[in-house]
Amino acid sequence: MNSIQDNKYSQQRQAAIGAAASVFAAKGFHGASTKAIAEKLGIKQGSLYYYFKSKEEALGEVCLFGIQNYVQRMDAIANSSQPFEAKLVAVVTSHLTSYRERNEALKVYNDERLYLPKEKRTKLKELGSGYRQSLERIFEDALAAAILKPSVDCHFAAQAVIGLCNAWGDLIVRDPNIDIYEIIEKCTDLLINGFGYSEHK
Amino acid sequence: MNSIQDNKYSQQRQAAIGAAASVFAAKGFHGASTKAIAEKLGIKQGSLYYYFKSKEEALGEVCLFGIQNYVQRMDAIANSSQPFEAKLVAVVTSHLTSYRERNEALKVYNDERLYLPKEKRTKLKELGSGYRQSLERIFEDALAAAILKPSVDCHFAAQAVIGLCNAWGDLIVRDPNIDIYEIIEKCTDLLINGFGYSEHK
DNA sequence: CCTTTTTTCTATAGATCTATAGAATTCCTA
DNA sequence: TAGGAATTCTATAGATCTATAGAAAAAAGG
Repeated sequence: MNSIQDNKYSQQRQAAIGAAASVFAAKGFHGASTKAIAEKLGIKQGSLYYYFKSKEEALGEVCLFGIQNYVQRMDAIANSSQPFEAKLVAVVTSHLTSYRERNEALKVYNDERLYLPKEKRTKLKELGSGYRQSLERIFEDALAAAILKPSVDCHFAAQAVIGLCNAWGDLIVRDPNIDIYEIIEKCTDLLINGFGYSEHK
Repeated sequence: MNSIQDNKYSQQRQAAIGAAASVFAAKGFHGASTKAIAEKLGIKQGSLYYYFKSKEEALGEVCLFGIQNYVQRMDAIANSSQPFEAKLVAVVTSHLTSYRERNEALKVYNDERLYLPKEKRTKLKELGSGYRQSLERIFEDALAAAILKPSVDCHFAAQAVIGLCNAWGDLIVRDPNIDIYEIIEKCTDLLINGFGYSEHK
């Protein structure tokens, strides 16, 4: 049957995407050779082209894989009915956890996607800005509910959360001993309360 | 005279470093060809080797240039006798301003330094962690002076500041219309006060 | 067990890239 | 303006690297 074969094919293809992610993450898109990717898969260089039309297509697949379920999770959080603080914790948790789970592909998405041709890049960009907009909406709702200071700029806030998470995500990828949950707690505390005493405000 | 010649040479060499920075920033180390760098300088590919022993040496020089005065400024701030908040503002200002001034080289330092051979990489790493430690010390002093919440983790705080600044630095490099001083204000406000109301603490 | 489909391999064309060597040119200075 | 130093050029060796074509091997199915 078709479905079984497709399934098997996509399993192997998924492995190929994983191998590509690993090499792209380590060497960058241009520094990674198709030979190195094939070797990681246990096949010869030329055979890789059974799975990808080009090296560029492989990059596209890796980036897509890297950001996909990360965006899905954000949507789920944004559409849920938790209170603001819980949502914020969930966002940070989801973001950092994504790094640990599929660190390589997400790193590739962040660092190498600009080498994709314009068309694919804009497609991925839509996904990425959907992520940011969902996050922005979480802040807007909290602002409307007077949970945040009226001076908060929601666009800035969303970028700050993403920037903070990406920065820690990078450190998490490099050092597997970092305690994610400690980071999550400290990040959310920073975002809500800052480092200063209340009296100083 | 030697000094005049050296001066002229180093001017030209500085231009070569700038051209390399520009191409490395746009294409990444492996994606940048020596031909492209030479073209940007207005010379032929082979002539570039009058200034650099290898492409790798060029990367090293660019990274060094990118981080150098950025570290010097941090030292000046850390050793000054300003109050904590002023220091924090100065750090964020210095960091973001560095991005705007020598954006390309600093971006290359952040994104491409891992492709340097181990020896040079550790040398640069020392500069980088010197930066982080100075920043950490600023937080430690403020903690000792009870200006910060006792729960603040200074190592985390320093990384958070750097991460936040780098994230915004990236956006600043991409979009020259961003108002840096607005970002500086919002960043420091976030770091000290967070996004939440005081009552919620 | 034979046929068909899927997957991998070998071999290679064609392009590109780094680094070097030695010639040519430009620039300075006495 | 002649001689020496600094800078750039040309040409190329040698090592990649991507992508393709067609043969071979492995797997699936009746």
